[in-house]
Amino acid sequence: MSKLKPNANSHQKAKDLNLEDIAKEAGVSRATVSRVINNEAYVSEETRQRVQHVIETLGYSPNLRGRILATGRTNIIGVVIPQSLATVFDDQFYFPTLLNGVAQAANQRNYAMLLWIQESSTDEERFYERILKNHLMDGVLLASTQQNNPFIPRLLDTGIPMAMIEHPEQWADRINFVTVDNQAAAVLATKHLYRQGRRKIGHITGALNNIDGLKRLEGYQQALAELGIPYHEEFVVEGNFESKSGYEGMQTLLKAHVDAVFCANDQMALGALKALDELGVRVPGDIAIIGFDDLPTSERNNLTTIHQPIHTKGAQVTHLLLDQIEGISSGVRHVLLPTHLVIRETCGASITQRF
Amino acid sequence: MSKLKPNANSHQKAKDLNLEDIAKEAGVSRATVSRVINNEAYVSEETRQRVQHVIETLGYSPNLRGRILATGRTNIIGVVIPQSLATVFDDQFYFPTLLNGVAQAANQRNYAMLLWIQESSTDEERFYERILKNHLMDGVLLASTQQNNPFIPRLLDTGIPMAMIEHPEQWADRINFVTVDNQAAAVLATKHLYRQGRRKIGHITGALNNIDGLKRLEGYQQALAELGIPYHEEFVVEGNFESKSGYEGMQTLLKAHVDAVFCANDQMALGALKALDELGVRVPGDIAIIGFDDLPTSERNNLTTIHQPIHTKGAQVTHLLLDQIEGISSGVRHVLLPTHLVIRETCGASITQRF
DNA sequence: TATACGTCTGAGAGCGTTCTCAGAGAGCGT
DNA sequence: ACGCTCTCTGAGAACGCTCTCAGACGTATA
Repeated sequence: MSKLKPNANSHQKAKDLNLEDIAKEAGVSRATVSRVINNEAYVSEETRQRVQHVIETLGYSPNLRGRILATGRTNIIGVVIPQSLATVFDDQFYFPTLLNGVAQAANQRNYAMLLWIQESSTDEERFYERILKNHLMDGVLLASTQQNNPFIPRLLDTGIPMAMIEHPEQWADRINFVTVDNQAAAVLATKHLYRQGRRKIGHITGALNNIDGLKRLEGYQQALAELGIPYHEEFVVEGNFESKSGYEGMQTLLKAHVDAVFCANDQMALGALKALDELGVRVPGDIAIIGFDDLPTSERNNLTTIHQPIHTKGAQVTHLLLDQIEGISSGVRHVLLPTHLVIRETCGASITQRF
Repeated sequence: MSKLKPNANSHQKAKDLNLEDIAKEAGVSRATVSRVINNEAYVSEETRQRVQHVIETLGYSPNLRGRILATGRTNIIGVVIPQSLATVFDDQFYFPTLLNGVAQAANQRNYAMLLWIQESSTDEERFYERILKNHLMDGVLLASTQQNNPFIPRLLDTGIPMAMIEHPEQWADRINFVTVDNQAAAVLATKHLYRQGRRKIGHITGALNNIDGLKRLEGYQQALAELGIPYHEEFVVEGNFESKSGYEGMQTLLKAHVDAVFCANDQMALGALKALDELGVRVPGDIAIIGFDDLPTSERNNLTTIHQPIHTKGAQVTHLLLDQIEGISSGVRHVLLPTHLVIRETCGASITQRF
């Protein structure tokens, strides 16, 4: 070796090797080393071997910062979690699972994930200024279920590739997204209660400024219509996805003498179950309950619910985004993931119906 | 304006402005613009104003990629969540809360957060190769409670600034960390049960290859010793932090006729409560239960528990790391955050004791 | 033999900043 | 008038990579 690794014994700031060092050592040019590293064609097998060998013995790996500047690509995607979601939701299951899905897909395709949790309103501005305008990220994943999120058009204006984890509402024709067929799932849930012989089916809605909440309500209404059951206003209580609103909503619905309740998510269903438990109402004897999400807790509570593939959702939306970034796909793509009913005990289905 | 913003009407790829553009427009050099942007001294007020004005009217903001290469700093910190934690834990509250804390502190100090969830074992290698060796991050936050995590010495070897969210065990003298005084908290919990008149106090441990689990067990033992109560082996069951192990552990402890149980976390305490509920054992009448963590669910279940400031933990450890990165602090720093007892109903404390 | 084409390689520009250095000019004391 | 210091500014190198271009060489084709 004609060149010593500088400061090889200094623990603190061993100057990193760069392309030039490898080039010199291997007796080739920087360009050739670059070609070897990026697995490009037009390098003779002999040269490739020699360069590879030098790279390995010296333990070189390319400096991402230089590459980023040269290529204009960072291989980083941003995941933005708006304030509303970060603080309001008490469902602590959704995001970790979603992020796991995103991480898996991103890792697989050699991207890293920049997580941006907007805790305060100034965070949004900071994100916009610092990160977005300056192209630190190749694309953005936005988790938003809030209606008319002003962040969306802003993001669109920058022209940065983006995809959403929920339905983007009025911007749907311009944005890739993955979501679950909320309405169909709600129809499924409601009809399942009907099939158990229930006729006075109530509904505790999710937050109605939220597309998921809205779609689930519409599904409930659609099911009733298709079943020929009249819609009773007093059978519907507006909740907000938090368990407390399920707890209180259930107390209201009891006065309307429902015999079944479809809750727009499991958190509220658990709240409802707690209310029923405290009042000594039997489940599913007196009232059948069905939720939405299939949280881990729901299994422990034997709650019948709609399962949605959250992990898959995260992975899929990431692939959508990366396809767009890498120019693999053209045009906007939408994915509607299927849900399925998980029958446990709170709906009153008999064992035979369960299998 | 002598120069038009190029492609100002093209939505797709409006070429970004750079320092040069601003410099030309303001009739100064690149260096001066850079000085203005970075708020350096030695720029005349008049020049500063003029440059600032051009920057604002043209809507320029500096390209981070260029800056990153020039400064060698990315203003990105990495948060690594090892596989063991991402998949094993069913406690879905801890991480989101922790991340919120990290995000808050990082945002505040103008850093972004790169989240690295190690789902598969190859992810660790990839992290090491791609991200770490290439200095894409200025520092790393490691969440690990696993004993003898081989990742730690590896990370130390790279010399990258790092901090840990749990106790780093044998590397404690070389690593910044923030944790909670698990042992003291466990003493507190155990003695609280004693003060309620309980004498046959059991313990369902956490995973014992985990420093938190270990420290809580030691705290339990210390309390017994200080209270002069002999240690009964059959009063201690090994759990793994998951609710199921609490559920099963409780069944075992019932056979040992304990009259109180300190569970090493709330998940297990909830599992224990479920077991007791199913068997018709009264809480706190027959058996008192105390947990650890203070999850949101715990409040709903009236579980007495130890509260630990998770959000603060995330924020503090981030400040520790950033201080190290920015050279504000010298030497290794450790922070032990205080916990406190949250008295609810499952411990049998009377109202007066609660306030 | 002349031409064409495919393979391989190196020189050097370019990405957008920061940072060092040198120099111009102003103000001041001697 | 001179030297000195202090403020302000610009030129240009540096960061570490990619990518284009041109040229050298070898082989196949006319």
